[in-house]
Amino acid sequence: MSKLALQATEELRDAIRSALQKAVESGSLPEAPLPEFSVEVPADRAHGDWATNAAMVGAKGFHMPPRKIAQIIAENIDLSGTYFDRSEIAGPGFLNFFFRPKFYTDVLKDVITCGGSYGRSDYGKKEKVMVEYVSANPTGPMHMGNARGGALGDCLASVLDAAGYDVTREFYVNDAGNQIDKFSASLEARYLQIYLGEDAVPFPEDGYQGDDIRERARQFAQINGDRYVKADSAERRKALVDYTLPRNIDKMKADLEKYRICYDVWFRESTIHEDGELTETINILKDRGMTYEKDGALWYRATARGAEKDEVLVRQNGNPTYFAADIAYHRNKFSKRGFSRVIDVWGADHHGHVARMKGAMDAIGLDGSKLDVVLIQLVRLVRAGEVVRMSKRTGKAIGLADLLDEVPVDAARFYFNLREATSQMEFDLDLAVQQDSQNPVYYVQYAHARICSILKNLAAEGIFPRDCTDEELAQLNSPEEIELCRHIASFTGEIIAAAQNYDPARITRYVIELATLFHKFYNARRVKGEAESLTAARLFLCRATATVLRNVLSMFKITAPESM
RNA sequence: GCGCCAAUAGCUCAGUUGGAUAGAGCAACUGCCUUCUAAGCAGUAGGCCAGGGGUUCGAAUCCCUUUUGGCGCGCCA
Repeated sequence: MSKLALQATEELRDAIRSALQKAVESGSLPEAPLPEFSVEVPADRAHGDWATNAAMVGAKGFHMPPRKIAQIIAENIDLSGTYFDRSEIAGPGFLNFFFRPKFYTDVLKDVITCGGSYGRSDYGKKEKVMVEYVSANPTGPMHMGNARGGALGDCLASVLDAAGYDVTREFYVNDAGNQIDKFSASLEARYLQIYLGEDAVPFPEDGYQGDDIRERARQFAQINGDRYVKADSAERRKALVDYTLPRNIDKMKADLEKYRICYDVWFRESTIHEDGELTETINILKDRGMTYEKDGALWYRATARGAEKDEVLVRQNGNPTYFAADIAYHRNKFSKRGFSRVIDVWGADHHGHVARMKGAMDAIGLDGSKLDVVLIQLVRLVRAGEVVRMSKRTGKAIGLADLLDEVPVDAARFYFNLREATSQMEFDLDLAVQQDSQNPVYYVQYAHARICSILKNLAAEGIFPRDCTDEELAQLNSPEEIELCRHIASFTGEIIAAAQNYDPARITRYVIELATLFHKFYNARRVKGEAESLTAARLFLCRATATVLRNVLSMFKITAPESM
């Protein structure tokens, strides 16, 4: 496990704090509470490796000009034993710090030692976190929103895992409630139409129109014939649903597997209904005085928690609403299964549901702030510069399965993690299948293939990777080499930041930058044909780079080809 | 009408949680392969950070307001 860069930051923070303390004690600074300062990587390389604003934020409390305070901090700071060797005062009062070369050599050795676990940390302290994503209705095929949510949710789960959380991936199967009733009514109509004719059997007004429903009814008819035409409706619908639902779920599983998404848990909504948890949950709300009856329905007092209107829990016809089941489901996640944090990935059209659900968690005595919802904005598919809405083949909206027929999984997973969830994104179908430099996933994979190629060519000459001394690694002092090392060093911190922000897109951008820095190095310096010790040192750097590339790609379940 | 999210280069987007001269990629133009993969690299050009006010040492970032887009406000899920 490597945290050298994080460790270096902490050392620096401590050193600055001690310097301030010391300056106050010695009377160089007046008696005042120590300021809350930050330590960060400056945008401009000339401003050092790390910088602090301590002097500027301290100006008010100490009643002193920032540059004067910076001067005093610089005089009092003790950098011995840290990875920094000098500081500089700059601009309005920034204090800039510079790494010792040893920092870079330690980072590279650390990467090689850790290998596949480089980047992982124990930041999350094994906290039990659930990520629930996709959770598409089993009544029909998955759409583009599911595709984006799938890639994002899955990679978010991986990021949290790498940051040291105990992660469970879950799919919530809506196999109960109203939409299943609609589903069965639609199947029933299609089935009867086969035998009685389309005109004789009206299709339910709010039924599911899709061809997949017709197809399932046809399959069912092939197996069962007209046996259910004369059966009573309830029996017929049950048989149809019992036949169709498992097949639809299997189809979703297969499509998602193709997309390299495997869940730890497929949680069925019906279990909440059957094992009494739904009733239990509603009773909790009743006991807490959060419900009332009106017009024959049971209502939840959402207004008591600041909402604009109350919500129905149990309909006039006795059926519980989706909302009621969802409260019970989330109660199950927290209370029954002990997750201390739950992340739901939803489409942005569900945003109205967020505050309601959090409020409901509070209302049943849990903590709504432990439920985080990542809202996925819409995806616009674009082909040849035009927005694409429908599939040419089916005439229906393009679904996940259609997308994967056209776009390689590597590209799809990478692409959907290029932009953060909160921004609407454009998915360029031409670009995603394009196998050249414009396609970022190829750009990254190409960097990996290049390194493999270097290793192969050197091996053909009898030169193999070996360990290097600090002196040898210290030869990696060109700007291209140092920039590459610096970026490699920041990997662990990037994963933690991505976990904190629920933003796997950060890692995608990180790895593109890593590829860029490697390509720059590759064009400016040579590995083969240098003095033996320099070749060995650069080879060491190449291996470290390849390790990080592989760690990112395998984390996102994208292939890292050895040749292209 | 009320609420949520957004607006940054011609296009697609970053901007490290308030820091130093706002950055990439694409598109345009100019260079670099007899040496490890040119699916690469170097360079030129491109900006009233939607408009206006405020907060402070300092704002693309926080607050208010206007404009423009997307979405939501069911006994649907």
